[in-house]
Amino acid sequence: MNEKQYLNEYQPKDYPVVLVTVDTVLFSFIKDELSVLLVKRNNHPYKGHWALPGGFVDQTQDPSLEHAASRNIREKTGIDASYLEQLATLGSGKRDPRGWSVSTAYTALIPHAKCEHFVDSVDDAAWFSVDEALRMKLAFDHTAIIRLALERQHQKALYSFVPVFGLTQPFTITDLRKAHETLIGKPIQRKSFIRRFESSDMFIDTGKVRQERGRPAALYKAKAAIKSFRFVRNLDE
Amino acid sequence: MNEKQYLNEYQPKDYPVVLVTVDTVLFSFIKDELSVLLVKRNNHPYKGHWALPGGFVDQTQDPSLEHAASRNIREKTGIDASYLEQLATLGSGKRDPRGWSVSTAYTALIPHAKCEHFVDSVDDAAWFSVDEALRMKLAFDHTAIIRLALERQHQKALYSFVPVFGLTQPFTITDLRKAHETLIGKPIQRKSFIRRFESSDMFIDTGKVRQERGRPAALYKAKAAIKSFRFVRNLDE
DNA sequence: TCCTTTAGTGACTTTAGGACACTATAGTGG
DNA sequence: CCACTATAGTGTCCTAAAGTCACTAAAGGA
Repeated sequence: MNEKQYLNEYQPKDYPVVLVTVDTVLFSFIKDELSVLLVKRNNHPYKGHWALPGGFVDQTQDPSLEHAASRNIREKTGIDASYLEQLATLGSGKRDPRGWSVSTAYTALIPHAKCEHFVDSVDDAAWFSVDEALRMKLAFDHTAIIRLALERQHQKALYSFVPVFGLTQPFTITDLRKAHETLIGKPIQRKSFIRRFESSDMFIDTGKVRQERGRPAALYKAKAAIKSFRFVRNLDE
Repeated sequence: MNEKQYLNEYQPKDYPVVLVTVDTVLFSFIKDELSVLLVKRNNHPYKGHWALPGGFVDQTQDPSLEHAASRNIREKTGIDASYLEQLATLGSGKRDPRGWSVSTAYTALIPHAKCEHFVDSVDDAAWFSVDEALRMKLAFDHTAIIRLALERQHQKALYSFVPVFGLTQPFTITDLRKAHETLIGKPIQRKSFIRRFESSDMFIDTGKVRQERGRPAALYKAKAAIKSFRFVRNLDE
């Protein structure tokens, strides 16, 4: 049998089906607090429970897994996440009562201001503080997925500037430091952070300043390459 | 409709099927050279091409994705990989001519001596040097998956002792350093490496030595916790 | 005995974060 | 106008850990 014949006769439904979904852990800083976007399920299973935004891959719309993830983000927030990272894939016969299921989890950080209005208009989506979300009984294994995402974001905050994607540009060094501190869960030495900020060469001084209380702070923008920037040395934990 | 009714009437095959596979990038050090295990496909598509060991999730045998990966490793090498890490999941409508397909890639390091005989007996499996494998026209997107695995192993060699899983225990410090050097692709300062080796407290001196040419070298075993050990600072690149 | 080879150590340099006090620049209230 | 407070930003010393490289240690072989 040649390949053409094989493909013509190939019937995938001769084999047991695996359900394929994506789930996204979307973080945002709301009043210096780390928040995660959840969606209320209005279908079985776990009907009425809160869950991570996500769903089945749609072969008519999604050329790739990552597309499925960003489509889900867009549907719930109205924006495209400029930082979207694949976290892990969970697959087992037990995680979904409908059958053997595989879910690829993604995580992203988005600036709250950019999507605040849209999220308010989507009536089954809402932001929860991470502490609160972890105490809730979420659908499927979504609590474990959030923990994985937190761990990943914590690590990234120690050796990269990925947390910058949770800020609206331009931003001050303190804005960025506070974002890191929120993800790490402890304060960072200001001087150390500023040194890393400057030595990284990943930021552009806009020349403008912002002033609230006290001395005005310089406003910066991040360069595009910041997404892949890495320090060789981690901050203290 | 309640949940029970929903589940009874749920027909997954009402939706287009997604093919779910796992692929494993299995590395081993053969004469200080990094090698990767490949398997010759004897079915369409890519019949006759070399590919990564892997295949469809088998719902009758595999309780989880990771189980599917280790089962594939066991089938081709006869051993259980004590270090098996999930790499990434690739999913698109184009990577497999049979349809929309998702593959979760795993990577592992195994000691060559432990599986040499078994692999020789499996006539469609063979070790290739990484350079050679990357020059070959492999099935699906397996060349890209190997590159991902190499990148991951390279990073791990800079901040962990994961490469130890490619060695037969006990081993000398030089054995381990050479493993790291192979993954990083450049020499490491002996003194720096020894300092890290000792400060990590992840090794047990067996009291025995091994001697080839020159002064005998102390033999060590790795502690179980080594899998999750991390340095805060990377080696130079 | 000396040469070669590989293992292991000593000691100085370099890098970069930690700590913390100091100065700078804004608003505010007497 | 002058403290006082708040936040931004700097100067300086300390410390941890890697880089460098020469030295010593212990084996076999000519």
